[in-house]
Amino acid sequence: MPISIPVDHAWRGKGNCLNCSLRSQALFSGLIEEDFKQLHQPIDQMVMQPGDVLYRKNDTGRFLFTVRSGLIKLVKYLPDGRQRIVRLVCSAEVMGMELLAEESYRHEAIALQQTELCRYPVDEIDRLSLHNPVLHRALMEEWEKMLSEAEAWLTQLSTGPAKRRMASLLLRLTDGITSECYLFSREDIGSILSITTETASRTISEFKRQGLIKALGHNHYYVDTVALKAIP
Amino acid sequence: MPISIPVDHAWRGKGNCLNCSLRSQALFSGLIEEDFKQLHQPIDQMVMQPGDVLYRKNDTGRFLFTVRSGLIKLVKYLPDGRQRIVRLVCSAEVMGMELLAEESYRHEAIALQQTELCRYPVDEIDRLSLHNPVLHRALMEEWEKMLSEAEAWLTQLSTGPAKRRMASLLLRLTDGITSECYLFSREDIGSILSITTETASRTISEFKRQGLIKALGHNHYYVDTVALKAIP
DNA sequence: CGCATTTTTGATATAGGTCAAGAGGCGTGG
DNA sequence: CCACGCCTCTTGACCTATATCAAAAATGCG
Repeated sequence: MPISIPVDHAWRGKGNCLNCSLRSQALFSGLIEEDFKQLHQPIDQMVMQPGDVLYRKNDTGRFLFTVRSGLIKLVKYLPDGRQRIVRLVCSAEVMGMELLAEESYRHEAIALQQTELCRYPVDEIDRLSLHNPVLHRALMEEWEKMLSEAEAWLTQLSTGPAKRRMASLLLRLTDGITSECYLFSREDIGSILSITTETASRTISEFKRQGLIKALGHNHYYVDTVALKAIP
Repeated sequence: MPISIPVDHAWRGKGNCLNCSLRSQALFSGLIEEDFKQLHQPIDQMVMQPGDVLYRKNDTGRFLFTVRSGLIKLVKYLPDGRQRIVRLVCSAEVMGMELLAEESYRHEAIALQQTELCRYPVDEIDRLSLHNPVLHRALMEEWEKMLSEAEAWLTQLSTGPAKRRMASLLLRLTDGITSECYLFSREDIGSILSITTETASRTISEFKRQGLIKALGHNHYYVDTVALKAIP
């Protein structure tokens, strides 16, 4: 494992929430121009490279983040020191919500791909959400989405035989339009599915042999989504 | 499996939140007399018997619930029809929070023991929390607690060997003072830990033989917490 | 007391873990 | 530009934990 040093965030430029391409899905989607004028601090953006660490467990933090593109893993460490990935944060999803209730982050957040982020000062969110019904509701929906997602993670990615779990992961990572999918290290796959790197590797190899997936490049596959859904 | 019919809730009497014995931990803990006067509807209480169904998935609902005593299981059904228990709700914990973001419940909620509940009209919570900073924060903390708990469920109860998972479950259910624990059916234990009923039964038998737990009555055990924590 | 259900126990099968070796990529430095 | 070395990935052989199938024992209920 290469050692990654937390990037001293190159937060460049102001985000432009009103004209954001993710606007319809993002946390601030319901806010209007008037609301943005009330912000005391700018919304900043940055880009992370694979392996970069955004924050670590117990880091005191003042920002929530939205992923604009790319993929972030949220990692927990088990008593025996092994890592377990408890969530993948992808486009239009929010991380760091724990700061609304606590002062520090609960995970280690590491980029799996090149990732663009926006960051929001948690104080502003807190302040605005107390009187802005739209943001208030957006927060409730965000919490509910995360909780619901956590349960899906449990039932789909951590239950049943390895092939079924791997299929669920692939389906989750596959682009709905092109049926293409970018994978990452076998070790990371293992700590998502609670299987060993060897089993992860074997399962992927078997899927290749059976024609369920076809390599298009390094960790880049074409995925037969219909066939994967049919795996018992 | 006996068929359980949703009880037509015998909601008797008004709850008295200001003098509630759970007050320091409950959702409404921060509210003052003035706030309660603003409630348009009373807070009601009820008692459920083991096997009673509080609500089902997709039921439209207007209430959140707090468990005062007892234990509720929240169940999801897997594609293959088998059940998976995704959360246990015990004393002072809240369920039904999904109604703050959606109109219907996401689980089936079934009592495992005799259980006392309070119910809160979700509209009132929604309305009050938009301007009451204390309740607003209590909600954020409740969401965060549930999410954090969902991750613990994943890492402690769904990862690792069956003995370790069973030990974690027992420790979770054991009363800190008396080291006593009330268990439930092997089938339910299985669908918490993602193991078969047979493995659940065998594991418990082995714990008994090793003196890690001692039967005190029907599904009632004394638990050697120190020894259980030491299981690898 | 007798039947139905749940729990326990046993025998066997198998998926996945473990340990170990080899193959393939990729960056670094000559 | 090539060669070496370091990773990660793959594959193989073996072993163990848990699932599966089946039957007996225990428990609770009418």
